Amino acid sequence: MTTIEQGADVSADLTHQLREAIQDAEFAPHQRLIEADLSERFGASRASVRTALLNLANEGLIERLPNRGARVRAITVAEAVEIVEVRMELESLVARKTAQSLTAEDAAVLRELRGGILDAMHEGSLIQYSRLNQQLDRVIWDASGHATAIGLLERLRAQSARHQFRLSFLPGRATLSAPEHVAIIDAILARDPEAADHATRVHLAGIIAVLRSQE
Amino acid sequence: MTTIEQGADVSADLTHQLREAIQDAEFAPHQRLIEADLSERFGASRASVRTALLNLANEGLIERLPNRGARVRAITVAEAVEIVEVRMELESLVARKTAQSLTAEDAAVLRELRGGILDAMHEGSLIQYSRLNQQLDRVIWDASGHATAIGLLERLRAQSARHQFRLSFLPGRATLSAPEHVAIIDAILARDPEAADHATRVHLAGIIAVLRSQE
DNA sequence: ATCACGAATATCGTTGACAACTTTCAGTCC
DNA sequence: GGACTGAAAGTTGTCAACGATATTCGTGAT
Repeated sequence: MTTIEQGADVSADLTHQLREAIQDAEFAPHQRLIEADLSERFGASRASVRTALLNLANEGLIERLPNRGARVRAITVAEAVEIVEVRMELESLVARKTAQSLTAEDAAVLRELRGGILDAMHEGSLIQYSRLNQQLDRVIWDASGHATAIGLLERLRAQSARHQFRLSFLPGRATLSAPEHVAIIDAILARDPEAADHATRVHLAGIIAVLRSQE
Repeated sequence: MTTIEQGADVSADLTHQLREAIQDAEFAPHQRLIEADLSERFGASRASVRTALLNLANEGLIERLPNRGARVRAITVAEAVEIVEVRMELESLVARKTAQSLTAEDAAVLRELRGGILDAMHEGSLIQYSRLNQQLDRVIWDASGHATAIGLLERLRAQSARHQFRLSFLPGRATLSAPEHVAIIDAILARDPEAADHATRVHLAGIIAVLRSQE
């Protein structure tokens, strides 16, 4: 009665904590994740850790070798490129959908983000810019109403979060990609599905090019 | 040393059995899957059943409500359409990739499948036709070498297996879709990525149309 | 008759212990 | 010294029992 602890749901919580820990690079790629250790560190039972690891394995953030435990999955540049290639297909799909069925509210949100992105670019505030980009993706995704595509995109984003994050802070990257984002927004605001598709592909093609040049 | 029993791996096995049972409609959509029952039926511990259910939930075959158990996920027509929409993007991607990097061996396999599909169509052997189509997809996917897209496609196929299966047996469906499959094969054999992309989209657009007409 | 309440049941979530598997390392033989 | 053997340690996989949560059903009051 004192604290209502609405569905503490230990394992779901643990999944979240572990995911963040991996994405924040607290665990290095290829590092082994030993159930007993995690159990102690997070104060949960080994069974809860186990289900959390199962979840993360299915999200593609870790690898689980039978009888040999789990380790953080290392994403190579080639894999990162593959992920963006798939994102290009899926994001262009949701961009089309959103352009087709844009509501007035979503349009208003997009116009606001448009201004914010331009401001952040001019001010050179990379953190703010990165944050707004994520918000933009989220708005476009949700507005599409395409649950299937959204689910897969979320999974892909989780997998390549670190790569994605690093890219934002490459010198000159923001001033290059901001116009691309604005182009996507404008195409959607114009309710032009083909233009939205094209602008999205152009933007992600740019990301692929940068990824390839990285290594 | 008598029997080497290479890694019996109860839970992995159970995952497989349960997946097949769901896809074969032994469990109806929305049917509750009670851990204790499954445990008895398959002669495994409840913990093993539990991890199997976790796996299937992450594959999207079942839903798990906190503290309320698991049930077979019912895929609505709208969801089935969404799945095919995503497949259209991903399969056209792998078709392009395969057309670009086709090996002589894969080309031979494709030519053989081409003949088999035409034969099955003429003989009206729907089961054989359905089987060959699955083989065809598998060959095109694997030849693409695009692990990321393949992984997502496998997940989607598992989810919509039943819908997909039913479609094959609609009257006249085979004679309509066989030429579409042949067109895909020919485009890939011609090493023409854009044609392969187009043929794939045409084929899946046909499936979407049939799905929509279903209900 | 209907609704609210609470006990009883059904089922899931968690725990600790045990079994099986893998890896490591010391000892032995060549 | 190097390769093989086998024991020991480390780790995961499985199990049965316990505790927590949701659902059902009966009872009584309005």
